[in-house]
Amino acid sequence: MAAARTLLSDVGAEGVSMRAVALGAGVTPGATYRHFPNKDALVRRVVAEAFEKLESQIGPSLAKFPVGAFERIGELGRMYIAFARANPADYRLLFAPRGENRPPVELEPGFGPVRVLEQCVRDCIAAGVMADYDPRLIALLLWSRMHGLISLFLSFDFSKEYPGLDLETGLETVADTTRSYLLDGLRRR
Amino acid sequence: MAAARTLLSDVGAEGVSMRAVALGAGVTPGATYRHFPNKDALVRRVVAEAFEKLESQIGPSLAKFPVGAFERIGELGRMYIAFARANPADYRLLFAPRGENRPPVELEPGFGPVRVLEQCVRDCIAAGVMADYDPRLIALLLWSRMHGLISLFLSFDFSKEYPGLDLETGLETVADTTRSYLLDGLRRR
DNA sequence: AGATTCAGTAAACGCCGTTTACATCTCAGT
DNA sequence: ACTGAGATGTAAACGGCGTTTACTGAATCT
Repeated sequence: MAAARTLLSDVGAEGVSMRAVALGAGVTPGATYRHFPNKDALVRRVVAEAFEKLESQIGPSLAKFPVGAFERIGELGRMYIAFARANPADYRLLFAPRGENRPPVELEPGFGPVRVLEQCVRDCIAAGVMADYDPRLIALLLWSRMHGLISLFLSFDFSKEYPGLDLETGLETVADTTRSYLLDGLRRR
Repeated sequence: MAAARTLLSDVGAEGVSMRAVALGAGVTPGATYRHFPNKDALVRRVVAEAFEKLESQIGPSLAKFPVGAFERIGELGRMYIAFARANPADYRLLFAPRGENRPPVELEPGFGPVRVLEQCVRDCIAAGVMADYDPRLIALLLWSRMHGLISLFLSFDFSKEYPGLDLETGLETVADTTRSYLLDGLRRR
């Protein structure tokens, strides 16, 4: 798993072959199959571990803001983006659609970050600062915006189309601004 | 290309191998390389053709609504979803991130549907029905929400987590409801 | 008519995920 | 202390993949 982790981080998903992993682990390819039934299982576990690390960081980071504050949602989004930026290969693999080369990881839709997001939304509604729409759908709206933005920025180069959005900070800038548009509209009035 | 189109539609991206395409075209694998420099180029062209078909349908469909009407944005979203549902393999390949097995198709971020979306947003702002935020960012916000929603629904099975959201109509339902949340918030007041 | 280009074939190369047959090495139960 | 079973490893192969190479015949151009 350490060898796979290294390969995934350093050369991306394409570089993770059972042979390369075995070589990195100082072992022949066949030996790998004593520990994982197949490549998918190995990759799933490696990716799942990375996301578990993200989940473990969410609680402490959110504690900086009071329950029911909009800032919690913003903070969650920033953490999500930072993770995707730091571990693009993991992020892509988690959301690699079913039926593709590498099927999705164990984590199901209600996985950690999203469950927390939904709770933040419920708190905001309970605190009376957010319009009381269906919190599950609000969470899905916020999640899809974040995921969509990340996915688009991982897929395309926006620097030509949107000058000023450089690759370094473009994603964060767009995410912050559009988040304020979105959350402003969801404010209770 | 016809053979590749059939394979992509019928068995998905995994089923599209140069050997299978050649077989479908009644030719040996090597012959394919007289027409396409490599597999990526072939897949790109096939996927690009599908999206060009979508683009050609947008104009007529939008003509049903007056310029500057919110309904245009909704209609655009519905067409986008319908396309993704009808051609999931194409949709996934277009947004397959750079560096993955199949790099992104020629269409760049400002590709057809998004350019139209941005124009609709400008029209809404000009008509005075939408808050006058940066239209490019509003378009990006709307696009990322649609793309994120589609991507999530292509990746995960939401029927367990969100009972009532069956696979048949769940995506459309969520898209419609969250769109009303979002556009309501963007309304000028 | 002859040269050149085009489109095709057959076979190979190196990579991949995975399986098989076989060798060890460890260690609990008698 | 011996033994046999399970865990772990190796070497080699299988079939599939994208792609390249050398060669062949037909079509086209001058």
